Amino acid sequence: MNNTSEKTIGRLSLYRRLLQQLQTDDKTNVFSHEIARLSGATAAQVRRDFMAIGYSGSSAHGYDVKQLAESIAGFLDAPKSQNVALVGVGHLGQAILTYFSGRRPKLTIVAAFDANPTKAERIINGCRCYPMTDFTTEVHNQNIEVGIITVPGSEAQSVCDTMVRAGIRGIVNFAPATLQTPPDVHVEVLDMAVSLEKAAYFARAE
Amino acid sequence: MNNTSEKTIGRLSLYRRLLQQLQTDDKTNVFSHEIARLSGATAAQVRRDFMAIGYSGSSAHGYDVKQLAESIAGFLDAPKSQNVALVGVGHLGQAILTYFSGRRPKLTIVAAFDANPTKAERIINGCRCYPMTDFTTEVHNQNIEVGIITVPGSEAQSVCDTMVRAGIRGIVNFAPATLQTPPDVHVEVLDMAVSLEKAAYFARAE
DNA sequence: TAGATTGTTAATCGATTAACAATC
DNA sequence: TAGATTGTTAATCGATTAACAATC
Repeated sequence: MNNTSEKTIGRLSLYRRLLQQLQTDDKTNVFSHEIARLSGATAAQVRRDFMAIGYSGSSAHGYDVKQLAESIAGFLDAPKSQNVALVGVGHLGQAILTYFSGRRPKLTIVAAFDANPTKAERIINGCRCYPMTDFTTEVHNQNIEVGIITVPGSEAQSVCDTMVRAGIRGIVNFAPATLQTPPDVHVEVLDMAVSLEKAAYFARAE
Repeated sequence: MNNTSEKTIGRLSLYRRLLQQLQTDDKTNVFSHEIARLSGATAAQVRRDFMAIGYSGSSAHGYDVKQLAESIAGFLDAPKSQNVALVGVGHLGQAILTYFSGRRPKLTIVAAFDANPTKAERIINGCRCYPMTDFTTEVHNQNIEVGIITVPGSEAQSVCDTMVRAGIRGIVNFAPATLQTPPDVHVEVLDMAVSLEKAAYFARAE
């Protein structure tokens, strides 16, 4: 669609969260260095990221909080809302369903799936659970574009393959497994084991 | 301690996982391009990462799986085991306690904490829960070096400050908040909301 | 105006990639 | 030996940083 870098997309998502806080604080203007301090980015990165989405500030007042938030939303959000499916209704899957329940109106987990049919036919935080055999049908019926994988590592690649065959092009993977996907499928890796090991390493290394 | 890059540390953790799988498959030797394919890294990255930890292969048989696994473990793991504390015994916190239970003997979540005292005095998957008021005491008593934050975003910075004051230098943050820390504290960010937004963006952008 | 901030260009830095010699 | 792989060095690439002009 365009060539905005992956890092910029991630930071824009962070900036939007900060701006929501600033809006509730009735702050109308904000400077790049303020956003930098709150987000961990540098002021130059912040300004470059805003330039990337075509939003300009003024040298007198910095950036208009409300307009900037709308500009980021217009860039990050799809024109109409996007639907998400979660596969693997274990502890972690249920925690994620709870976490995202009603959090973002444009991005909704509309269905959860599990290989174990006894976990289906439940409703968790307003999200209906289906047996995995219904996956492809529901992805098409509910126009699902994004998948979240919270199954054990041994099943992750198989679930991933099913998602890709169903047409999903964006995947968030919590499973401890490296997924093999076609180049047009984007995988976000949230590997808790790797992160914990890194934190432990740097806890004594630094 | 040394200047090995953060990316290399993360990849080494992945490689180790792959090697465990190879060992259970009774594979004794492995080439860099095999590890590359399984891990998503390039063969050159794999070789450079192994050079960084001082392990050499042979041009005839590649790398010895067992020795390589031991070499990575010797590099990533602390001489003695490291203890971890988790703060925030909600759905996500409990899922993480379950996930890490007995998974890695050198890195154990030995205590969980929650601001709500009624959540304390329980034992979840062998991990005892304490009220948050006991945090600093238990960190010192149990020699805890790493912290996991699974509280709501509004409380994350306060929890982080308490961890830093208690001497923790490695933090894994699941909360939707950017933490301000001194430069000698390493924070691993696992931001589910940001990752989901990125996946959704690239699901339509690519 | 003076001073701070934004937008733009050039320089820097780090990691990746490519090229090639050494090895089995 | 021939061929594939490892280890080493140089080139490339992308993002960050620094420098500076433009703006309010």
